[in-house]
Amino acid sequence: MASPAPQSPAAPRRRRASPLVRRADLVAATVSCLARLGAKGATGREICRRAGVSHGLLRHYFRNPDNLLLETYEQLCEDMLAQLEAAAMPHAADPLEALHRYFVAVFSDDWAGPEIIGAWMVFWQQARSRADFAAVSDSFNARQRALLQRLVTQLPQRGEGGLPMADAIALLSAVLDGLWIEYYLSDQRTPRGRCIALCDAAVRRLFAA
Amino acid sequence: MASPAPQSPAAPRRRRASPLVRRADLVAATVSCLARLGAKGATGREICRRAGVSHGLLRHYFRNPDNLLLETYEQLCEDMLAQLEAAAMPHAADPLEALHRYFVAVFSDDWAGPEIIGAWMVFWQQARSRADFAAVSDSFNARQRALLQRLVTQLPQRGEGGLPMADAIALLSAVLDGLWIEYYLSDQRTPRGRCIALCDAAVRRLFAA
DNA sequence: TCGCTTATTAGACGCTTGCCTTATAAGCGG
DNA sequence: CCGCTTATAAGGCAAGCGTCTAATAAGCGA
Repeated sequence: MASPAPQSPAAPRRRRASPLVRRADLVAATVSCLARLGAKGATGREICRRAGVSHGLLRHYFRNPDNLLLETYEQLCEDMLAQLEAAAMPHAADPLEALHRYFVAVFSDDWAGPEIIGAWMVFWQQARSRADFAAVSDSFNARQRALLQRLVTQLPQRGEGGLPMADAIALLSAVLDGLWIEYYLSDQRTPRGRCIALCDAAVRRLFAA
Repeated sequence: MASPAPQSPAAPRRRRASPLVRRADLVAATVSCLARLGAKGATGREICRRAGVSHGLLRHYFRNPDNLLLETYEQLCEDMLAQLEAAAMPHAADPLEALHRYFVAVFSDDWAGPEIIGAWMVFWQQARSRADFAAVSDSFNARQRALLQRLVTQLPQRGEGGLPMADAIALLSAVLDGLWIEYYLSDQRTPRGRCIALCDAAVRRLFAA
């Protein structure tokens, strides 16, 4: 009774948090909003609502909702790339195993889970019309492909009859993206295990000796 | 001077049109809006603005903007599927040629041009959260894959060493989708010609004798 | 030529959004 | 223990949206 009557159940969020934590909260809420509600529903106010803070706080940490979106995109790319590297690198001894780990990481719940995957679609959409988003997308794509290339070139050298190396890598990359979309559209139709198995099959087929 | 002073330059759109034409106008404007402005910018009012009609007209033809979106999706799928069939069917004599025509049609400006391609991304996004959009997406996907399968099974029978047929088709389909995304994200990085060439290469590689 | 159907416009209403400004209090340094 | 920084909340404002209603006129049939 002494406390100022917590009338609204979600209101007393008056505890301070370190700026880093709050920023992370808002970024996480943004991802969740994008995944569940799409571009239209991921409004600044809704994001703050989901993060459990007042809508004025967004402006205190980011210039505007668009900026928050961009920063979320950057961080998501950075995190995914780091995890992809971490998954694939410790297996330099067995290139096939390294590639397999890479595939597993790509379809991990951390990036392709139902709470995330929808956000990528929104970012890609932004990348077509906004230069800043396109820059992030380009950089991410280039680094991801470089990593893939590094893994692939460690495969046992194959004969001369196969595809040009550039074509094979482009095709493998396309397979990854395509299966990812497939998985995105319905994780029932093409479950994760099959996606990974198909990636492995593609490697064997595209880089056959 | 006699006419009622056409003060607003875009206002005197008072000419009647057949309902079918107007509906088509609105659908076309919707696609354009989605491609240029994304999900957020494709508001009912903006669509009508771009179609050159007053915003009240939307309600006269569609229950609400969402319904217009869904109908646009349906029609786009229908049109694309029809054109894919038309492109591939008259070449039953040469299966490879039929597949090539199919690829050309997939990357045609009609479906992957800058004025269209962005719309698909929005539809896919909707398909994740809305059942009606998902139904359209599923149906379209199934029919497209059935067509692809029909084309592929006409290839000269290959030996026993290759991939299971289901895997090969799934991979070819993934290659198509993946290259499509690549092309979407930047038609500079992977131009259309290269996409088509890579598809042809994938066919040779996946369905080798 | 007239009148009826209906395609089309114009406007009002309530709601939500993004932006900004002001007021509060949490928690650290002294 | 006090006071300053600043994280946080709250509210006001204009603009835009979706929905709905009422008014207008285009063009066909009689």
